[in-house]
Amino acid sequence: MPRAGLSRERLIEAAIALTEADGFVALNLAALARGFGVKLASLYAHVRNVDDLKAEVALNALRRLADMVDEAIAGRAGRDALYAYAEAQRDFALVHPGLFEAARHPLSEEIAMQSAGVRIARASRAVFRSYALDDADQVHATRLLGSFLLGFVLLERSGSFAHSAPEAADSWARGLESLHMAISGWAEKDSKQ
Amino acid sequence: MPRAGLSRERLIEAAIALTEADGFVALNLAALARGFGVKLASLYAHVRNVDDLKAEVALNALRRLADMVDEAIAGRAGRDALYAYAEAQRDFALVHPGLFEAARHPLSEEIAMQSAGVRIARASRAVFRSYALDDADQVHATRLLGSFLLGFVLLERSGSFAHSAPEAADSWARGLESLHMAISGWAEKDSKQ
DNA sequence: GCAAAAAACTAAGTGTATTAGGATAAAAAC
DNA sequence: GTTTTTATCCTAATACACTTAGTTTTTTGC
Repeated sequence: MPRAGLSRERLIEAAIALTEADGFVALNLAALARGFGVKLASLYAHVRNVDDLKAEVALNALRRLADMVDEAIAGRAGRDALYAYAEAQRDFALVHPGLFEAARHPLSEEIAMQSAGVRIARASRAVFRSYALDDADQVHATRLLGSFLLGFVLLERSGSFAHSAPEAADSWARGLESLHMAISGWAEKDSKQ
Repeated sequence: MPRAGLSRERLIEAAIALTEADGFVALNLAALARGFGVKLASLYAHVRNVDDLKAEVALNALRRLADMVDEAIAGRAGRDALYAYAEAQRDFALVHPGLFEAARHPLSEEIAMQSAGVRIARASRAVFRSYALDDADQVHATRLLGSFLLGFVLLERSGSFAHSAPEAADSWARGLESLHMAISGWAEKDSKQ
């Protein structure tokens, strides 16, 4: 029998495709092996275990999200940058729900520190530097916006917003504008030091 | 051999204990059966399947969270109520991390509609009624605060805030105060109609 | 062509979930 | 208090997913 031509890269690639198609929860080695027409145990020549593969998919998802965010905020500042940053993340979550789940997969300390996750955090800080916030307030603002983004997307995707009158999109716009106004207000105090 | 004395209620009770001890992800029928010194298959006389049990734990978690929230906001209004509502949820998540996970377990449409989840949402709307917001704005505010709460707690618990300078608690206070101020501002417009 | 390396396989063990059917302890009916 | 019935719990078997160990077989490099 000819060989399937597996490699770590091809496995990761297929894992990403599977995640996009069926969600991160559906990602498992058995399904992957079936896709390649190969026995399950054969995958272990290229991957340490399931979690190794999942971590790799998570890192890739973070990288793609970071790319979108970086591109979105490039050349923008203030309110414009905040909206671009936020919309990029929400778009990513809606277009690539599986990868969005993957991006939330818990990673080990060291791995997380070298992941594209820090690039996403850095982008947020850059946005708020353009609001003329001091260092501490950049962090506070990043956490405030990041919390809202994550929570909103999770609730929206879980259908929590589907059964009350105003559209989720309206609440999104309302929330973003409120955060923009609130955080704008921080700048005055910061510049007074 | 004497009987173990299983029942649906005792199983659910044990499942909750297991969830509190080891987290919602660690909840499974096999572990539960071991705890009762009983064979795995025996549980099926009392529970339809794993998901039946998980849903039951989720409903219980929602009920307990709703109880805490209701008690926290009782007799309060405005900023006071908002803080009580928010702190109740964050406290619950920090004290009962397993149950907090469980409360986020996806439920079917009809089940969710009759769960204590609606009580939590109703409590939030009550808080914002005391801000003198109209109906639509009560929903927007509920979504804004709910998103922030959920996102913040998830990020805090995943360690995302552990490696930047200001304490997570400071950001929490900052975020809450900002939301309070922002949403307070909505009231004027609403009363002008 | 042959030896070494790598790819894929077989085999075996572990853990969880689930169904079907049987044994029996406990409860209900008489 | 026996008998009948019910419900509890068990054994057995199946289905998947993950993992390790050891073996065959294809490539590749000399």
